[in-house]
Amino acid sequence: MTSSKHISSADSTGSVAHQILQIVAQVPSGRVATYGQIAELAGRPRSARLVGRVLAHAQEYGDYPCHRIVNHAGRLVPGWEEQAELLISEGVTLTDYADGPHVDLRRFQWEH
DNA sequence: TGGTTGACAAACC
DNA sequence: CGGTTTGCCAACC
Repeated sequence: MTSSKHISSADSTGSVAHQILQIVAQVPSGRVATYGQIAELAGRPRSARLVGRVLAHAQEYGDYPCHRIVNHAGRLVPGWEEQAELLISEGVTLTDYADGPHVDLRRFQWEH
């Protein structure tokens, strides 16, 4: 044990990514979470940007509900229109703004 | 080895 | 109330 830190699955860049994705996978349908929230639950409250990086490549790690992640303002991922449809199909209500659709975090933010 | 970049966030003005 | 600046941390060039 002094060095039981085997390489196994905690060596490559997937280490942090996998940890973050494990949290993402816990977000229930019909709810959304923010990047900062995921980062905090992953034990990295200051790594909100890393969550975004990981999610951008999430499909390379596996199948995760990355569409349930929005920013602190409830805005969806820029350039990903399908995300809105995915959320709506889960029962999440979106509000249209000039910048794009927003999620009402007061109602739909996931509470762990 | 060092500087730039990003699916962010909080502080600031 | 809204645009701008600073901080963060790992990946990328």
